[in-house]
Amino acid sequence: MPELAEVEFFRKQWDPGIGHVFDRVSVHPKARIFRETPAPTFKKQLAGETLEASHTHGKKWMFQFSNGKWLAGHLGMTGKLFTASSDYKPEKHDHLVLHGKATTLVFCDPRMFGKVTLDFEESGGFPKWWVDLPPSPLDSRFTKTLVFDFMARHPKSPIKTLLLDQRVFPGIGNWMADEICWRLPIDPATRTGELDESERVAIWKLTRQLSKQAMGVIGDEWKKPPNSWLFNHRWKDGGNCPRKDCGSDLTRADLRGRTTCWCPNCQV
DNA sequence: CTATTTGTTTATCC
DNA sequence: AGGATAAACAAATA
Repeated sequence: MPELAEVEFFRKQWDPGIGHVFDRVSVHPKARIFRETPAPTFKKQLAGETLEASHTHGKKWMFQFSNGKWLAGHLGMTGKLFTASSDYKPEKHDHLVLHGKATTLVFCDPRMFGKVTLDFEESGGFPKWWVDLPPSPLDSRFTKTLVFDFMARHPKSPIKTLLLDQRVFPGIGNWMADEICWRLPIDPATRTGELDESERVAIWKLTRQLSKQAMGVIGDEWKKPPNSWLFNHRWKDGGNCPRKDCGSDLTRADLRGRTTCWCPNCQV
């Protein structure tokens, strides 16, 4: 689920913990989210530290702790961050839990496609890999040239598949990629090399526009997006194209392994 | 019981 | 070498 705006929403769920010390950390030692770093390392390193600040970039989040410790992560398909009361008892899928005097911070992820990592920076600055992440669509460095060059390198990929590539479209996920194709409108299976200049410009602009809009709608309070977006119609069977004067039945099918929803009438 | 899932990484084939 | 594609990962939900 979580794409750039949802990740921003979840980041803010830990805001009540900023400025607080977390003296105890509990983990599920076998949970896949810890990947290459042993779970006890998170326990040992984070216990006693203060949460100082938080950040997001695309689908990644980063929590800055005292003594140059950085907790980064990804929510995968089903990851969630939330705050609970200080007497909260971790449940089955709560893999990483920080216990403070006033509050408990929880990372929960039933499917465990998410991950967490730990970085140490003596200097106090961001870890280098974080600084080197590709520019977000919300950043002015997300230029037309960047997008055009990437498209030129992948002329045979369907445009929707390209939009999911985090190396150039960080934060764009399945619903956003479908939304962009629908707004253009273009068939999501269109090979990128078949797009003309104006369509490629539109992809770039719509990526920026939708990223900004999603942040506004979902990033703060997770409001329901307007019915004029494809978003509200794409999940249920029998959804109809919300475009004015269309209303055709939407189609859902697999495209390179991802469920894709589009309007067969508008998107040709 | 079966089919489905808003993501990423790895393997394999070209 | 590097791009395109499918499979693997795990568990809840319908």
